[in-house]
Amino acid sequence: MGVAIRDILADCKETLTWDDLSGIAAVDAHNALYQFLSIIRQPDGTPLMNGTGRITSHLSGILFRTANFLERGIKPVFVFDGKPPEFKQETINERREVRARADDAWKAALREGDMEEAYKQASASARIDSHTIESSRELLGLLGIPWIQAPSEGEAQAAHMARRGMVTYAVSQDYDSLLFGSPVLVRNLTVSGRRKTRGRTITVNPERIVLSSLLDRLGVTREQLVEIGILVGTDFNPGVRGIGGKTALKVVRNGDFESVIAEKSPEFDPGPIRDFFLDPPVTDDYALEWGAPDVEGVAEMLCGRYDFSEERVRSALSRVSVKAAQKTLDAWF
DNA sequence: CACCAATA
DNA sequence: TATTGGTGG
Repeated sequence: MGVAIRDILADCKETLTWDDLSGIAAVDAHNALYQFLSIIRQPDGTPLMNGTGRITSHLSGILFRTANFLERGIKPVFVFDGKPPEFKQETINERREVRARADDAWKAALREGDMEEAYKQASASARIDSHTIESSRELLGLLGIPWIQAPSEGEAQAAHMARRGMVTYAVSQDYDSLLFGSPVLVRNLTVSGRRKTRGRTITVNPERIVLSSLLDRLGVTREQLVEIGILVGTDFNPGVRGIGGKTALKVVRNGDFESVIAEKSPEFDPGPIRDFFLDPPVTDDYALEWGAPDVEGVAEMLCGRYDFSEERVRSALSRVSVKAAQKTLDAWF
């Protein structure tokens, strides 16, 4: 769910600085890892790898972004996906095919010597595998950052924790956590604030979307927001042909959701998807504890096994440790 | 994406 | 101090 929802949310977002964001952030791990794997690459598309060919792009991303979060008073908890609902299977299969095609296109672009195309296709070929997940969890553990295993969708679990006040906001580039009921979503929480798009660099500021103001602004309930999502398409359904954000908003406001589905997509039963967004599987069986980083453990992992530069790793960790120490002192005095 | 050294 | 371009693994 992306472009279609984005234009109706255009004036529901507030731009802010990192200072406005101190608190506990429930990070959609899948979303963050995917971004790291897609983007942290060489100009020809090759990801960062250690000497044995293990991909390390995600580890670089986690290390440096986490250091920045902590330095700026943001305590992250990473939320990993569990078992997807059955009705996500079609989307999962489609994405696998898209990645496979991109992988071929990447190799083709390399043969042609078109580096820009190679990078683009390589990004689209990125995939999260068991090594990505396991190494990410290991690094987070060594950094003293908690992570949670969601029973189903990570965004649903993050939203649940935000609703219960266990975290301050959810962090993701996707809007799904709003449909899952997260009171606050923060996007573009990147350090550099710059993104290269088609050769140009543009500035991107962190943006916050507050669910209650969004619903007020649009004049809909959360149930109706879910209906809008289903009309324009989600991870769980392709959406109704020819209906974008604005039309969906109109349809839902008029109470015509059911009739439009019945007319335009009679085979489709939106019930299970709506129920899933409104009441997804979540858990309260988790602990949120932030500890001091295991500096030697991180060095052994990243420098010993993944060929990171000792200097860069220690400098990142020193920023974390110093700040963490200062915080405990500040709290004490 | 984020770091870092070079640059102005 | 702020921006850039090359590089990280």
